[in-house]
Parts: sequence; C-alpha cells; structure tokens
Amino acid sequence: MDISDARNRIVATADELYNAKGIQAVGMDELRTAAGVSLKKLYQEFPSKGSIVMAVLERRHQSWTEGLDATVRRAPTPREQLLAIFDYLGQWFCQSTFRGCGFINSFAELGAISPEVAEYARKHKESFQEYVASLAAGAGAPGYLAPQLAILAEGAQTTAAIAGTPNAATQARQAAEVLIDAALNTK
Amino acid sequence: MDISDARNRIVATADELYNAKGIQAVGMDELRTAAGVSLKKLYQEFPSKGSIVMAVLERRHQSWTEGLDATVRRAPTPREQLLAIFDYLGQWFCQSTFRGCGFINSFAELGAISPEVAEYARKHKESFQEYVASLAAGAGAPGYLAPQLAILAEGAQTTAAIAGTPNAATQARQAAEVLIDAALNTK
DNA sequence: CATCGTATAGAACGATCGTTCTCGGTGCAA
DNA sequence: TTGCACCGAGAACGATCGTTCTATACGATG
Repeated sequence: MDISDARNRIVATADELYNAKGIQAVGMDELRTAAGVSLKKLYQEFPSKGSIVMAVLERRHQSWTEGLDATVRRAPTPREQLLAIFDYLGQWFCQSTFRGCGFINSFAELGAISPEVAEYARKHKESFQEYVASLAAGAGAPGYLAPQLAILAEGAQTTAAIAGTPNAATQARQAAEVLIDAALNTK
Repeated sequence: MDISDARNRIVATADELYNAKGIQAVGMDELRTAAGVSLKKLYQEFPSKGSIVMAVLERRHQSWTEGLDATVRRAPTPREQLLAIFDYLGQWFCQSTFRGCGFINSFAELGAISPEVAEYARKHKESFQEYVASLAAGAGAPGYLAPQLAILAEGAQTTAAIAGTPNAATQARQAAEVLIDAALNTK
C-alpha cells in the first residue's frame, strides 16, 4: 500500500462518514476502522481531526467543481450551460447518499467554532458564484443574473436535503429559465 | 421566580447559545450558567438535552412564523406581500446575531443522528412552503410560483449566512419580482 | 539464526460530555 | 427551638472524545 494511497482512503472514507452522520458524530476510531488503517498511521498522515476535516473539504470542493464543469461543458449553448447547473443538482439530489451540501453542513456544524471551516465554506461558495458569473457573462447576461441563479442553486440544495426529495432541482431550473430569459431580453 | 419563567429563560438562553455556537458546542453546564438556574432545576424542567433542543426548535418556529406574518401583513397588495418575505429576510440578515437559518443548521448538525430534529426541520420548511403557497394563491398566481419563491428564500438564507453579508436578500427579492410578474402575466 | 527497525492493535490518558447524586443551607410549621 | 421539606452549588459518574503510548508481531538484513 502506497503512503498516499492510505491518505486518499482516509480522506475518502472520512468524506463518506462525515456526510452520512455529520462530522462531530464520527470519531477517529470509527474512521480508523472504516478506512482500515491503524490509528498510528492515521496520525502519521494527519496531525489532527481538524486537518482531516479540511482535507475532506478540499476533496469535496474539487469533486463538486469537476462534476459541475463536466455537466456544464456538455451543454451546447451558453443559455443551456446555465441551466445545466440545475441538471447537475438534479442528478446529485437523486443519489441515495445525498444529505445536503457538505459546505453548508460543515459551516452549520463547525463554522461558529472553527474559523478555518467557515472561511473555506465561504471560499467555496464564492468560487461557485464566480463560476456562475463567468457562464452568465458568456451568455451576455447582465451582472445581476449570476447571483440570482446562485441563490436558486443554494436554495435547491437545502430544500432537497431537508425535504428529502429531488423536486427542488426541476423547480429551481424552471425558475432559472424565467430569470435567464428575462435578463437576456431586457438587455 | 415562576416555574414557567425559568423554563422560558432556559429555552431563550439555549436558543441564543445554540445559534451562536452550534448545538453540540454548548454543554449543559454552560447553558446552566448562562440561564442562571441550577442544574437540578434544569433537569427538573427538561428530561434531557434533546428535549431542550426540541423546545428551542418550537420557539424558533413560532418566532419566525410570527415575525414573517407581521411583516407580510403590512404589505398592501398580494404581490407586495410575496415580496415582503424578502424584506423580512433582509431585516433578519442585518442582525448581528444572524448565523443562518436555525433549522437548516440544526438539520445539518443533528439531522443524520436525530430523527426528531430532522422531522421537525422538514415540518418547519413545509409550513413555510404552505405559507408562501397561500400568499401566491391570494395573488392569483399559478401553483408553480410558490416553490420557486421558497427556494429563493432558502438560498438567500444560506448565502447570507456563509457570505456574511445581507446582499442576498435584495438579490433574491429582485429575482422574486421577475418570477412573480412572469407567473402573473402568463396566467 | 539473530537482531533490529517498523507497523500494528489496542490499552491508556486527560478532557469533556450528559446526567445524577450529595451536601449544606434556608425558610416554614409546630 | 426543633424537625422537615426543599433548593442551589458543585462533586461525582460513566461514556466517549481526540490523542498518545505500549507491547507485540513481522520482515529485512547481516
């Protein structure tokens, strides 16, 4: 087993467990067992639980960004690229492991007591907003459209998570269509 | 001191502390000290921390519902009543104690390990959606408008919380205006 | 084979959690 | 004054947390 192989497995396992049960509900021993590494190796790879949490957030950010971009890139027109954001959300919501946005959740759980976590969540959302803004700019939309679509996407995530149904994705997508067309026509 | 007076102070203090630091980060001893009651009285009023959490959620639900309705009722027309939702959010976001929706936060923190909390958060969001639906119906809007506005409201809450700015309220309000007018015109 | 460095499983540690118990004081009734 | 029922402060308890330490097994090297 490679050394970074163990590292990856630890982070991947932590990601799953933290998502399924919440960060604070998963102890190091449970993570150790699930990842199949010794406690010593765990602390050899990471100095503390907090650093594992940050590594999980980085992993989530990368996974989310790549997955979103892959879906968006399949859309033929700038307008459909903006709508593809909500298709990506729809796929995500349908996964059985979906339990809400990991950044919203970690912010809610640890944001008040961990400046690192709060800051990383802020950065992640900021990067999403910039991504939406770049797509909106590509569609020739006015600047106010992107924040509106980002808010729709955020709302769809929490609504889907708490309601337990993926309906919010299509509802948000239809709303996005109205907002996009209105923004493009009044331009 | 009345017996229910102590109860109210416990719940009010727990509400503040849980909101400020997160539920799991506030121990019974800290709550006891802040509320100024003995540990014995605390457990005399509530059988467990979980029951305090549920009492806090009930308090939040009542406070939110009443505050929202008071703002909405001041609006003269059905259309402006729908928009008043976002004015209410704007006021809320500007409070220094604002740290996101307490139900989203409690769901993120405890939803996976406490069916009670998850269920109550679901019920709260459901009641909000029904409230929006009743306002939308009063404005003569088609049925699909209310979920769209509710998603906007949810998104504004998480965006404002994580970004740390109240901007999302006005952005969501402007988006709501577009959606409302589009829905009313195509009817 | 003997030896040594390393990795492992799991015990142990201090801290903190939610919860309960004990002790000492206080007000009231007789 | 004496007895008694309550009350608050905080010690105590068992569990669990994150983290570290120890004892044991193993594998490579001479």
